[in-house]
Formats: sequence, C-alpha cells, structure tokens
Amino acid sequence: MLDEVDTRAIRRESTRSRVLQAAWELARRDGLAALTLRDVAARVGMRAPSLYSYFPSKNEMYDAMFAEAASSLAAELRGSSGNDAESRLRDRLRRFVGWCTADPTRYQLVFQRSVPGFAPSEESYQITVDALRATREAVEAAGIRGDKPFELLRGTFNGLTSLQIANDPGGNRWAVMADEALDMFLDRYAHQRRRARRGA
Amino acid sequence: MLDEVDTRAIRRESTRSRVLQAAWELARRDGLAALTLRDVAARVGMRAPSLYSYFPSKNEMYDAMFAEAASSLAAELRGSSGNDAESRLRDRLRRFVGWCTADPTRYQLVFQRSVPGFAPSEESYQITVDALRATREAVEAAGIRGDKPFELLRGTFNGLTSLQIANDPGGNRWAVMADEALDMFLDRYAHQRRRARRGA
DNA sequence: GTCTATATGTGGATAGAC
DNA sequence: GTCTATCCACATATAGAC
Repeated sequence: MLDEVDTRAIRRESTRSRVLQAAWELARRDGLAALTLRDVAARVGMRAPSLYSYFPSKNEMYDAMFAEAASSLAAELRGSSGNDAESRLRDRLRRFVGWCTADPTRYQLVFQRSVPGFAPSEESYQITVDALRATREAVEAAGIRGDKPFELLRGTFNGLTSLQIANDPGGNRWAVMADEALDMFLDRYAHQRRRARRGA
Repeated sequence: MLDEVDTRAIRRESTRSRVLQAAWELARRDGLAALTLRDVAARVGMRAPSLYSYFPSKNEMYDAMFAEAASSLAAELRGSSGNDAESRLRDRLRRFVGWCTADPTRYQLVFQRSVPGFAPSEESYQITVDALRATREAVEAAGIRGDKPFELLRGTFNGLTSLQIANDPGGNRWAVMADEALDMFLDRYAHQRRRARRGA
C-alpha cells in the first residue's frame, strides 16, 4: 500500500514534468509571455483545467520553470574547474555565457523581467542569489575584492550575453568575447596581486 | 482656406502628441506591455475607437513612441562635447547612461524587446542604427579600431545600464561606474597609441 | 484526475450614427 | 473626429459530473 502511494507520487511527478517540458517547448517557439494554459495542456493531451491539478495557477507554473532553470544554471556553474583561482573563474564565466546563450528563453525567464505579472517566489529567487554569491567568491579567490570591480564584471558579462541573445540568437559573435572581457578586467584589477607577488 | 487646413493639421498634431504623452505616462506607471487603448483614450478624455483616427493600430502607436524615444537619444548624444576625442567619447557614454537610466520605460522600448508582437518599423529602427554608428565613429576617433573592442565596449555599457534599471531603478549604483568602465576599456585598448600593446 | 460547461474578464478592432 | 454598440478571440480560473 505504501508502494501504491509511492507509485502514484512518481506518476504524478512524471506528468508534472511532462507538463513543464511542454511549457518550455511552447515558450521557445512562441515566446514566454505568449504561453497559454490551453496550448500547454493540448501539448500533453489534456484540457486547460486539468493543469490545475499540478499547478495552482499559471504563475506557479512559471515559478516552477524559473526554479528549474535557475537550478540548471547553478549546477552548471558548480561544475567549474581549473588549476588555479583565475582559471576556475574563467571557466565559470565561460560556463555562464554558454548556459545563457544555449537557450535564450531560459535566459529571459531568469535574467529579464519579460513576463508581465510574474515574479519568482522568494524560494526560487534564492537559487540565483546563491549562484551569484558563489561567483563573487570565485572573483575574490582570484584576488579581486570590492563591490565595484565585481559589479563591473557582472555588468560586462550581462551585457555581452544580452547583446548576443538580442542580436544574434544561436550565434556566438559576442559570446566569444568572454575571454577577452575577462582579460580586460584582470588587466586592470588583478595587478595588485601580481605586483605583490613580484614585489615579495 | 489654406489657413484653415494648416490650423486643422496643427490641432491634429497637438492631439496626437497628447495621446502619445498619455501613453508614456501609463507605460511608466503600469509597464509597456500593459498599455491598453482604452486606458490611453480615457486619459485624454476619449474612447478607444477614437484613437484609430490617429494611429491605424496599437503597434503603430508603439512605433511612434519608439521613434520619439530614439530621436531623443540621438539628440542627447549629438550634444556630446569635449576638448579631445577621448573626452568626447567619455561625455557621449555618460550621456548614454544618463539617458537610459533617466527613464527605464523609454529604455526598455528602445533596447529591450519587452512588448510581445511589437517590432519597430525599418524607419524608426534606423534612428538607433545611425546613433550607434556615430558612437562607433567616436570610439575610432579616440584611436580604437576594430569590431571586437567596440562590441566589448557596447556590451559593457549595455550591461551596466541594464543592471541599473533592473536592480536599482531611479538609483545610480551601476551608473556611476561608467567612467570606471571606460577607464578599464582604455587601459587595454588605447595603449596602442601610447605604448606597445601587451599580449595578443 | 480529467472532463465539460461556464463564469468572468480582457483587449484590439470595425461598423455606422451623429 | 468622436461616439455607441458590437464583434471576436482569447485566457484564467472555478464548479461539479464522471
């Protein structure tokens, strides 16, 4: 009987997952804001009201998508590696750009406010906050401290990805500048570390 | 009789202008995408269908707003001045950031694709293309050539303004970094002029 | 859990009177 | 030019049968 409960819960999760996948597909095709419950339901062979068994509202469905996307980004960034702090930062930023440009729709949901009336729940939003804090730590591990340099780096990479997605979706005209951007940044802000090393 | 024609045309333009102003006010209050013809009309003491005397469709109204905003930006940037090319570039970039952050709604219409189903007409879009080309010329006048540096600068400033607007609208946490960002950029790319370039 | 039926609301756009 | 009346399509969400 406990087995039955488990089985039911698993099937339920599976259906919920199928619904979310259908929502992503439609959002990629027609745009995030153009999502309708009718279309999502039709895509999994249901009618719109049936979705309310899985999500209490449309915005809760957006929130589940947001959480999925944010978790995916966090996982991608956690996979960063390198022999030293600078290499790990470089890898992390490359992964960031790669993740953002791989799926503009996903990027828009997480980083832009492109769905009128939707804001992520505190819980879902926290996933992105944690990822940002980890990036801040990676920057500091590379010897760069202070809000200003960090926010400048953040702005630079935000700008590159958003130009990429707005003007050349699917391409890499701006994405390939990630390394160059980091070099420019390190040229200016990593000098303390190098000078200190040289001086010592 | 020609006078009458003129008077009528002037009144018409005046009303059209009032409609646009009402649209901006509502867009700032409720968001660009939340604009409705009913609300806009009500704000100028009309009913929705009357607006069709001034704009053939809602998207044409958006396009008129886009053209207005783009022209305003172009005029602002044309006012840039300075004693040398670098100062003029710095002033131009300051003006850019100032213009963008002064009115997030205006910025969103011109630089983000935040209205589903709306794209500017070729004619309106051209205004922004011209402004961008003039900025490119200002960068080259400062001795910096090539697509890559220019696009990197463009990305950096795009990123700063978008962070500013998304996270601190009305404030200046990121806007004040404009000078710092340009310094970082010049550190790396204006050195050709002054000394041998390091690295590749 | 899924359905049909429906409440309830929205908003762009057109027809035709004045 | 502005109005009323209306069309039409759409969408979220609920009630209640099965």
